[in-house]
Amino acid sequence: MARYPGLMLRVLAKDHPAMGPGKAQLVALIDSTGSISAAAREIGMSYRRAWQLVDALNASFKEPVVLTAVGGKRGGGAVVTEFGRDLVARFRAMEDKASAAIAADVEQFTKQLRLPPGKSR
Amino acid sequence: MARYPGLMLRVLAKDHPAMGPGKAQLVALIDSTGSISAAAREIGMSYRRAWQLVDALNASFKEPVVLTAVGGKRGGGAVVTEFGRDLVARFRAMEDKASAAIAADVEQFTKQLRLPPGKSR
DNA sequence: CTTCGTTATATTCTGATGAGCATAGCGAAA
DNA sequence: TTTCGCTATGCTCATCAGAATATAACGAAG
Repeated sequence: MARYPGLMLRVLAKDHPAMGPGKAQLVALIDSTGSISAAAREIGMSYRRAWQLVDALNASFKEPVVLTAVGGKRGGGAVVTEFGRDLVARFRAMEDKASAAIAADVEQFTKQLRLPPGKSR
Repeated sequence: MARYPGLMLRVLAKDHPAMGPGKAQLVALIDSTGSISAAAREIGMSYRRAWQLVDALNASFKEPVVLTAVGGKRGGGAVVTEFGRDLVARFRAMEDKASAAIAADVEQFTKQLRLPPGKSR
């Protein structure tokens, strides 16, 4: 899930994570599958949890991130709004920038890590 | 605890956090107080937890981050190694760099957040 | 040799978090 | 009007993290 080795970035809203690697991946998958449940299935996440994340996203931002439709052709579906697509793109761009900005430091860190048996946290 | 508004950075070792804002703060306080328990008290953290974090830090890195002494004058104490001090300094520098690199994006994000009643996650 | 504050652990309790069902409702298409 | 797959949401249970508590050991200082 971490797209960058040795780095995790989160955008916070009043110290609670509003956007992170997990949500970004989920939204991207909803975008490509057109369904919350299909996206959840791909990640191995329960539909429940995926829906909760989507709900949190829509509640966190002024504009909707994912629009859903119930019933009808194929039972319904979900589409990512232009705003949502942009959100994910921008978040990933932020990951890129941050990663590039501290790449050298990260490498130095990882060199000093004891990987073998080392637990963490 | 988040030193940067709207941003949280973590350095991962095999997808487990090896260094983050919390540990950095703890080590810094151990450095200034000379004691794990005193540092824990200041943050309002249980000694147990603080000790666990220190233990994890020492286990994560090849070199020790905090050295401890038991008994003796004032009951013992803990000192941050030069390596540990450097580790914290470098982590904070990374926070600075990353924050600066994406400051504009973060601001745009926060503008689009619904703060009032909005829950998050 | 007693006191004192700290490190170092084990044990237990409890709250939060997510997983896992279960179920209802929906609407296009057959 | 029946079927189908998906959204939507409630409820329970297991699991885990952290808090709280308890104790042991230690060694300088008095």
